Amino acid sequence: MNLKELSEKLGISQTTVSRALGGYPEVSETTRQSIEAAAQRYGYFPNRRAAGLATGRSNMIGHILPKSTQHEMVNPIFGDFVAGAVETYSSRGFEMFLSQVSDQDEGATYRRLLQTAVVDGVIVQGPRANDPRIQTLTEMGLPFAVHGRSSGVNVPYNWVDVNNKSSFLRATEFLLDLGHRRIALINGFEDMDFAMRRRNGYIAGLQNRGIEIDPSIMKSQEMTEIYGYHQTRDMLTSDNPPTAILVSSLISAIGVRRAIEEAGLTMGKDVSVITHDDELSYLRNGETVPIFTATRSSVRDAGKHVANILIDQIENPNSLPQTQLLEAQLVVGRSTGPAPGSK
Amino acid sequence: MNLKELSEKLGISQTTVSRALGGYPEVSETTRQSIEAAAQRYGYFPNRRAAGLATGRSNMIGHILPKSTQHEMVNPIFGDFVAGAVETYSSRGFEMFLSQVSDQDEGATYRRLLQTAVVDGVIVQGPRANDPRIQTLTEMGLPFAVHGRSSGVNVPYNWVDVNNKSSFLRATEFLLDLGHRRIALINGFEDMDFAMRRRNGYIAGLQNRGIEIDPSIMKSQEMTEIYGYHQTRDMLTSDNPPTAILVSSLISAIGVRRAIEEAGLTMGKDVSVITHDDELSYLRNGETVPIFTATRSSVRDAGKHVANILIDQIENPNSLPQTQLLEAQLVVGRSTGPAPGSK
DNA sequence: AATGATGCCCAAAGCGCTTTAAATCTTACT
DNA sequence: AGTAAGATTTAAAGCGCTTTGGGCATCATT
Repeated sequence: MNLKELSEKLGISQTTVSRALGGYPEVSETTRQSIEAAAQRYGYFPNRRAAGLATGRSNMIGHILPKSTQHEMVNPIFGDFVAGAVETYSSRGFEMFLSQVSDQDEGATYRRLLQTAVVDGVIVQGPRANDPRIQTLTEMGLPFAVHGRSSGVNVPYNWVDVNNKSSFLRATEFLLDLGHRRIALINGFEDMDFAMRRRNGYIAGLQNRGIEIDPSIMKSQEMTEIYGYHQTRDMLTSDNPPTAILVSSLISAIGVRRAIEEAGLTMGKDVSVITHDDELSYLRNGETVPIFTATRSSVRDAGKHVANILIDQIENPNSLPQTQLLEAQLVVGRSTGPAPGSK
Repeated sequence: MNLKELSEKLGISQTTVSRALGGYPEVSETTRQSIEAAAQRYGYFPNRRAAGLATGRSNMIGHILPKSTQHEMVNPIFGDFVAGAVETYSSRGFEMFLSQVSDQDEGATYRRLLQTAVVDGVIVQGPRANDPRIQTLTEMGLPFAVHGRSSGVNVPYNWVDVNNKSSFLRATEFLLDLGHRRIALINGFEDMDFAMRRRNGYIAGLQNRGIEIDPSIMKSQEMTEIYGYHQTRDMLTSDNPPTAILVSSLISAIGVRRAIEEAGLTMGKDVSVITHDDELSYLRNGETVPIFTATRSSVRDAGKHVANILIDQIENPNSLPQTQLLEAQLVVGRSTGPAPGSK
């Protein structure tokens, strides 16, 4: 059933049927009702491709999955972030488009997405410092919003980010206050902007108290469970093991705990751990009392916010870019305690 | 730049340009080359909406995210499954469409997707026994492929599934051979087809050896870490604790391990554990030697296969449904050992 | 009674592409 | 030279929708 057939069946012009269904005012209430009833009865919905062709809008938001071997974007937070974004999309009449692309072609892909008119805007994930995508997209005029920020980019753009620096600064101070002096950092890849900021927070925390930075206990890699395990095991068997560890991801923190327990030590007593907690739906950090003391910020909420900001931009193309800095909570769990040997 | 402009610039008809770019044979090699060069130079790509309108194809595959409170489809395997599917899509010229929908509207959504001509086919995830979606989609004539199967449905349809029953049968037998007689099952929701099959495998394994089934050590719920932890903790403190546990998900197995260690016991010695391992990219089950003995089958590969089967169906609408039963490996790790007290 | 508003409705153009049917140009063969 | 067959190319018709620019009643205003 298409518009033409429906309008013939009703003996009403396509124009009027289209308007009635589109909610436009220049249709009398009686005809509108009969049209809506008929549409309902025949299960009619406008063909989105045709509508898009006519209006120039697709009501789709693109997400690009870089297909690189190095950084695995299909990480645990991907699912929750997408779930948040999709929730917003569906409530605002949009849908999500996902495409995979080799790393170096990302610019070309955006250009193609714009040229082929398949999305109204895109979400940029995993920004690095001076991320070239922001420049490219700005020049192209394809609406976009970034999950995270990109240090060094000074054109205005839409973004939503957690205050990574202040989170890790506070976490570091919390450990210092507990008497810890040797604090390790198990971070993500430091060309990722969020990881850089976390490191900066950590360093600032130590320096404020005049503690020397030791690169040998600052790790940086993709945040898997195994990675957390390895780094912790290695550090715990070194000459000068840390008494506390700051971890960038709950997944890695699980590996950290495994290494601590395997070494016959107790987390929260012999070694304190603070992790960043994205509040993943299937991997909660404990219940009422968190397993890990954590800097907590829901990645799902971030997804909702980014999506909203992008849709605002699409619906109102001349509006100024919006930004949103989410403050993480520092929640205390059972993985932290006074430094061993401190009075 | 659109087709009209490009063809005017070249002084060649739109027809020929379209054919040259589409790779049709009735274009001379010389004109084809000049057309391709020009398209390249101007960054021309055909507008997909317009092309879709003309051909009736969208080259998009739909995934539906049910938005229910009970079952969380954005589970850890979602990301990897999607990554696998998207890999196939991108190699075969398709893209992914994701939409969220409240549980009860799923039928209506499929109908809408078909009517609005937005996808060429859909992937069905998380099938239950007698899943009504299969019937609906078959009747509608919207191509689809299922990740998993649906017991009780006897129309033919496209599916890819792991042999859940035989995996859990083998795992059970493996534990029995090690002398375990009290084996618990921590399963997913048993209205999910895969969970039902796993339970059947487990039960068959026990019954083959004449061991009585004890419902009090057969658990069924959403497979989170916390769930694995709770169930294990409760069972270990009961009168008649199990000496071995079969777990349906690595995430829950992590919780199982936590409970075992918290009880002061050793996994692989006091309590044996076998988990199903979906080979999640960010949550590997150890390295050369697995942490957990596991029934292993890559969910990412499953995503690739399902996508391929669906695209085959779309490109060849009259072909018969394809099915694929993947056999899981039983890989031995450090979480299993002889039953305590067995000679 | 003539005029201007207002409310409803419609015909037709146009979005950018693919593809059918037909035209033109070559080449091959009598 | 004349013609059929084959190779290229083109004009034009859709695909199904939205939206512009009128048109025709109806109603209130001078």
